[in-house]
Amino acid sequence: MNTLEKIQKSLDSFSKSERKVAEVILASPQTAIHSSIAALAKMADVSEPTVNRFCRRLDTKGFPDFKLHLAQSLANGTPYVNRHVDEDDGPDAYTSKIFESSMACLDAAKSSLDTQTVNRAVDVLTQANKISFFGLGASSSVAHDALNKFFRFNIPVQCFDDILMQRMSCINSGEGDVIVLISHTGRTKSLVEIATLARENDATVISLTAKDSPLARESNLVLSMDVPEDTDIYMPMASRLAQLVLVDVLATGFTLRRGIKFRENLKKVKESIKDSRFEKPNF
Amino acid sequence: MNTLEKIQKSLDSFSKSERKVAEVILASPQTAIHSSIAALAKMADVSEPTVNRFCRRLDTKGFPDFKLHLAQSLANGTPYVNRHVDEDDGPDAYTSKIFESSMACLDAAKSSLDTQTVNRAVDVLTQANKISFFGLGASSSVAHDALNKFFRFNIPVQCFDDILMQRMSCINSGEGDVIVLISHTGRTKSLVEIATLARENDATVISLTAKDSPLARESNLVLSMDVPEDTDIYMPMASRLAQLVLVDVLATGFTLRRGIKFRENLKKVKESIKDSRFEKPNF
DNA sequence: CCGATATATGTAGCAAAATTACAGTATTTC
DNA sequence: GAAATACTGTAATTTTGCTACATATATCGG
Repeated sequence: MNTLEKIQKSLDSFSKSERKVAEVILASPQTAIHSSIAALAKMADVSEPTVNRFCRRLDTKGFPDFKLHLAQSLANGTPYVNRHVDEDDGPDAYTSKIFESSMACLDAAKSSLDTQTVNRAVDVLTQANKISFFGLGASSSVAHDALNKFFRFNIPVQCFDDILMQRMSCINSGEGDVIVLISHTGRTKSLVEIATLARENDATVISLTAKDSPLARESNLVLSMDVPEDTDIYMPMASRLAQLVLVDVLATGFTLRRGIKFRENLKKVKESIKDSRFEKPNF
Repeated sequence: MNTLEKIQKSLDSFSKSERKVAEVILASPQTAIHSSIAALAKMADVSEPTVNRFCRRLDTKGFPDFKLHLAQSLANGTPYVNRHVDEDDGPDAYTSKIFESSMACLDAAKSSLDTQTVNRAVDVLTQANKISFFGLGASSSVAHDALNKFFRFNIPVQCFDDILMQRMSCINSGEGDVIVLISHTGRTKSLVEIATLARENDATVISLTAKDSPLARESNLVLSMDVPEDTDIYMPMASRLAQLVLVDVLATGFTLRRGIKFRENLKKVKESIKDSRFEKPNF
């Protein structure tokens, strides 16, 4: 919790002298963080150890540590919290909230991601004969994005967002082929079936989905992320963002694994689409 | 400016030893603020005064003052700096870097976005007879995502990622129709042509693209975001993320504008796809 | 290429700040 | 009202950060 709020809240539990300290700090926190313990003690008209004890009472290691905590809580409000959009939010408010929630979600996703699995996934991908990305509904855009990224590596790669095509492609796959399934919930029936089918054909299945979901159980490798999501009214957006970043991580890992000579390829692809653009003016 | 970014930005202006300090701090700012000057000096393998000088160079009064500033910048806006992936980064390193860069970009995008224009865009969208989302290449996934979101509002909406279809659809559009064009650079020839064509047919053109680009000049409404991007080797990912969030913002604005009765619709759509999923087990 | 100047880095001693131990004072409780 | 407990302050100790100076490294003009 915010340190400043904490002080406010526990005003009652302080002793007489400690409250003096609290009041001085609350009156002017900015001054407080730029003062020494001696200066603060003088302002509150107490002794230095009292200030120190005050800090300890707030679960800090001492005065310097306390100042650090206070400084953090002074820095503009609480930043990346999952703030919900209200009925009566103006454009300014809901824009900020959505951007900030998105960032908060990415943060959560990042820390829940297992990098060991990422590494193994990259391993599998680099050794694949053919890579297929499958997604349905909202997840299909992630699959498309993945196609776009891996296409540039100049390896056989495909993407389907159609149940039938997925099924057909799956039947034709075999050992050495990697199928990447993308589903937020991991409960979309047809994708789970695809996973089973693929494994029966000895293809490797990597899924970007929820932990412990039916799809996860049918996969060889599961890349799961815990993303706080309010799916009630506003759309399941956060998980998609996280998945996109994850795809980027995989593509980056792929590039790194393949080494420098490979990066030349990317430049070539870039050059080749240059002609379809207006040249950037030289200011 | 954010202290952490400041360090990142002025990396070049530091001397050899000072850079060592900078790197140690960037690698783990949280550790840095909880260390003494001696500990930090040891970590960076430099002398204590060097650390002190480093602090002074960043316009702080000294080490404790520097820690305060750093602490604030960690709590405050962006704890995330745009860190580039290195050749020899392990899975752990590049995963963190990509996630953090993504967050930093979203933050930058957020602050460069003009909410007034957002509001007007929402206005236009709510009054549209038909909404079309066009994108090419990487941007097509954003268009698809937009389709997915706006489709649930139960209004005529379409999406094309093919030049011909875009052109054909464009010719059939007229007053009251809104065309949303998505292009990171705003220099893709065919999209610029589409914009011109659409306006000739009295359709309204909203573009999610770069400021002052050819596409921007041909549009009625421009939603531009400044996103720092290293397009050299790794893919133009950040802008897409930002665009996705922006689409989410638009969809949210749309929902809010339409009011509560409308939100019921979303729930209905959600229910209708329930059957295609495995039920979540009740733990 | 060399010496001279400027710049960068480290060492050692010093000043200050924070913490601890201890002692005195107020407060509570029986 | 006395003993116990909790609170607060003084003084000593330790830690921390800073300054002055010395050494090393780099830069530049001749």
